[in-house]
Amino acid sequence: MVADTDPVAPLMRKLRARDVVSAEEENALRDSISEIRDFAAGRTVIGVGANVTHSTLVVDGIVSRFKDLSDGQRQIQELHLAGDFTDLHGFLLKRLDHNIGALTRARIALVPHERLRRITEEQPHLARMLWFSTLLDAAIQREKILTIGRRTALGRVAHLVCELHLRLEIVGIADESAFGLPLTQLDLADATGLTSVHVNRMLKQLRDDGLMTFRGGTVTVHDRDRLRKVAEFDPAYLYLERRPR
Amino acid sequence: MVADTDPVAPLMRKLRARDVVSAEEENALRDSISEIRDFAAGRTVIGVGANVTHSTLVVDGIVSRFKDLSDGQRQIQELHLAGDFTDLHGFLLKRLDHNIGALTRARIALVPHERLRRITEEQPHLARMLWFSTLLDAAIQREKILTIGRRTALGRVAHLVCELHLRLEIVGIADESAFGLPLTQLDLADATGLTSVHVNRMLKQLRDDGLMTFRGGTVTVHDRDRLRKVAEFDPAYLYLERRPR
DNA sequence: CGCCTCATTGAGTTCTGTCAATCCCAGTGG
DNA sequence: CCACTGGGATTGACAGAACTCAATGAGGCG
Repeated sequence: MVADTDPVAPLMRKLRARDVVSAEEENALRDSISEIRDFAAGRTVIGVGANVTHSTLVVDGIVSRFKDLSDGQRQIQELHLAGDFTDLHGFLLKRLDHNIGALTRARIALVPHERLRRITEEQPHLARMLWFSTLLDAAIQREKILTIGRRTALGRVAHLVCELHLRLEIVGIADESAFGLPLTQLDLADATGLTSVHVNRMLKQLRDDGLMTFRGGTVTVHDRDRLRKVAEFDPAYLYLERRPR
Repeated sequence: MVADTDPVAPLMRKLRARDVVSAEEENALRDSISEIRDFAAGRTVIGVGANVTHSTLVVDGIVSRFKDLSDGQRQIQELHLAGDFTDLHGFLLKRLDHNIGALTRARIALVPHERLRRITEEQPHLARMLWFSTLLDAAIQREKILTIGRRTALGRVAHLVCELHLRLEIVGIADESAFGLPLTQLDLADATGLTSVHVNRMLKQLRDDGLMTFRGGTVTVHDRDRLRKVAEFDPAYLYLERRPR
């Protein structure tokens, strides 16, 4: 499951998909990690309202950012994959307005805010890349607002799969036509604003239409073009172009 | 309509609700404005994909950030009020993945990226406040994901009103019990992921229940506590506490 | 005065949710 | 080796929320 033993490897892939990162910057990031922890599936990494002193980088596994309503309904606001900082924003906000939980077994690196502060003071370009990655999160969240607000149930599920597929490819843990996604249908429901029953029906339809199969924690994409068409998926919001420094 | 002739006045109120801002920082922000432009209601401020060289600060009016689907459905991802930067993130992203449009007549200040870069290099605390304001946008967007994904239609409308009420109070253009909101019901529909017909029905219900009235571009809140209860509105996500420097 | 946009309302439809039963399968213990 | 268990997946029948279509009303503006 852990493709790389280097905890910053996925992060570097993610950053290098968008910008040039020097070896010193890579080392600075590696050195910023104070500790690496493993979380069991279902465990809360950071609860809402907690004061945070570390930011957390996903090294392996899938982590969700979510909020619940009083009747118990849950909404996953973003799924974080290997290479994502789940709460870089905690560095400035100091407390979180949502929860962070491990959906699968997850390995998470802790980065003390103190070291982030040093980076912002001493390494402007690296600091800008970190800022950029919070903006990328925001762009992903904006797309989710569009998805949940206006796409049909089928499009929502398809869009989620398209996005996760591409994001996993970027960090090197997805094939062209298949990738591991060890989530339950309830997790997908919480991420798409649907019920698990309806997610099940939509998955069946996608399967019957020959677009994709989700089984045993693995997604197999049979027809990526048509899947993207159903999802109306346009990866522009993921900003996958190298920017000049 | 324009309460203050100082273009940065709403921004200063917004920042000072969360942090201490020095007079020099205030002046630096004022000096960062290169130009102020007026837009008619309905005008596009920045189209999707456009390369941006300026960030835009709303001085007066209401500006929306939105995306459309191919069938013409629109989703407003965030409403920006006086004091909000609509695309501070454009400073790093360089192009936008969404549109920015004026929903009402709007006055907008342009801030060249060059001057923002100088701020990030010379004024770390001010730079951090600007970064903070992009994180605040992200927090507002996360709350919208929850709203659209899991709240009922009635709760969505009520939540939007509660949020706008509080945000307008912060910048000093709302009373305790009333505020101007010159939007159409279609705008509210695009912001809540509903249809205008259904928004109309929800507004009627809120009115009949004695919670609030929306008429002639003005919201009158009759019972703020109950409205917040219906919306399950918790302002924690707006981070309205002064943070120690 | 007439036009145009927006608001309002009713009737009927469709999509998604709810409830509940059944199935599947991996893990456990006998 | 097999029965048992429990969490998820699947399916059907039904309910209900939100949408669509369409007509009417209200108000602002030239």
